[in-house]
Amino acid sequence: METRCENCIVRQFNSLRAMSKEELKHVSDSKIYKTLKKGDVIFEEGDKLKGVYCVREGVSKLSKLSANGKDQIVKLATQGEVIGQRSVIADESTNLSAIAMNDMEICFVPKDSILDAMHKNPAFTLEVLRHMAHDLKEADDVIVNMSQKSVKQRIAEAFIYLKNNFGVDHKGFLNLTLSREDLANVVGTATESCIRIISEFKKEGLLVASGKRIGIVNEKKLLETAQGF
Amino acid sequence: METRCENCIVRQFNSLRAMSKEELKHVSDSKIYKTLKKGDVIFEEGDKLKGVYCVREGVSKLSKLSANGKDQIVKLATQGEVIGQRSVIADESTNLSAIAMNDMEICFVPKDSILDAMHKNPAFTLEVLRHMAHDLKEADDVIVNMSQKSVKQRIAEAFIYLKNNFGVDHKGFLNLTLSREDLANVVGTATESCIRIISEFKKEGLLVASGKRIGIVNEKKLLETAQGF
DNA sequence: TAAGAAACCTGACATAAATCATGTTTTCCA
DNA sequence: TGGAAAACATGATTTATGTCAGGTTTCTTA
Repeated sequence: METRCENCIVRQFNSLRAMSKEELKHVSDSKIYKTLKKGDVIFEEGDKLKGVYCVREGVSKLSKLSANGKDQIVKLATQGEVIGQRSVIADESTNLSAIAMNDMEICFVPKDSILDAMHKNPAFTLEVLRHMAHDLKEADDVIVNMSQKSVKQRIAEAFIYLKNNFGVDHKGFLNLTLSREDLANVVGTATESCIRIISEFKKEGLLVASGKRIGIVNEKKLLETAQGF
Repeated sequence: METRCENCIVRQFNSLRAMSKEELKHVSDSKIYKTLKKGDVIFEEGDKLKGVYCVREGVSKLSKLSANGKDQIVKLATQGEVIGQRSVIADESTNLSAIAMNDMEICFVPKDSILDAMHKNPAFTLEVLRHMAHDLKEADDVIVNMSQKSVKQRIAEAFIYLKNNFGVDHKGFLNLTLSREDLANVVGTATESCIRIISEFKKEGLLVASGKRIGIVNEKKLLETAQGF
């Protein structure tokens, strides 16, 4: 397995691609490759991060636990994404926990490597900035959706999001399989409500399920549902 | 009135402070000073921005209108803040509208001035990045609050936010006076629910009102309410 | 300063969604 | 491979919040 950043394909998808050969070499030398099992914790709410994590394989959820035990998933990070950036850049402790949704491969990159590159390479900083601007826009959209859309609309939207971002397999099932509970935590609702609405969607012929796997049957109608008919 | 960026005090509060004298001079020469009346539109959802706006005086709401006519306020931008950055940096059209909450003074800075500086001055880019990282954290927190806290908790929190960010006058009234409708749009609820809860808070001795002006009487208890007792 | 328009307020009612309770199916692993 | 645990499912009930409807007060401006 190739662990040199210079040759790592996932780099193409994140801001590291704006680094010079030299910088990349430095990052590669200082990074630590790790494998994780489903459920493993990458970092927890309140941690002071000593670096960022580049996702090579698998998916991690970024979430925040509330007093009453519910946790809200704010983002799903997948191959090519870098997590923990925000915290490292702002030099604050994280407000989110990162947990592996399935088996993962990640590279830990110490913050110095990142900050050094930022001080020296405007193109790299700018690239990170662009990514963050994009994330911020998405976050704003989520805020609006949370307050203006019904649970049913948000669940419909979540399935479309999953299809667009993680794709489907040869049989048409979503590549990323979330438990009903995780999905509920993404859209911010109770697990039972989530289950109920999925059942409804199955009855209406919008979705099919085979065990945990879910496939979108009628994307057009699902999209209409997400938008409120 | 002083309109040279080099001498503008609001600059101290935003990322422009990381600019060199030269860059600042260039920005100052290319900027356009504007005054706005309450209710004036700075830009609207979907607009392609040709630059950013630096707030010298007054407050602007950044909000998004939904199909059913409700609009969700995502951020209140005040003196020293720069709005429209996200859109300019990511080179996308805005997802938000910006409207003056009261009489305002703003400076429009063309995007080229900003982007030029970013390509040349890593310190400036980094400063912008830090601001954006902070905004992103706040946005994540809002998402979590929206899904995990009750309307009453969110309203209590909003008042504390208003006090911390805009301060109080000599009589203890909040400097920034929001209509009940605007406040409802900040916390994502119906205007009537917002009014009802404010009345409740008044009865419980947490708040006082004199006309539109609102003062926090018992901040400790208000904070406890925000956190769910 | 009078009148019309906003903004504010409150009650009654409707409803989406949470919660509770209980049962079934699937998954896991000893 | 059998038994426990986790995930899924669904009905009954409660609750928070939205909606509608009718007021009053406060602002605005002609």
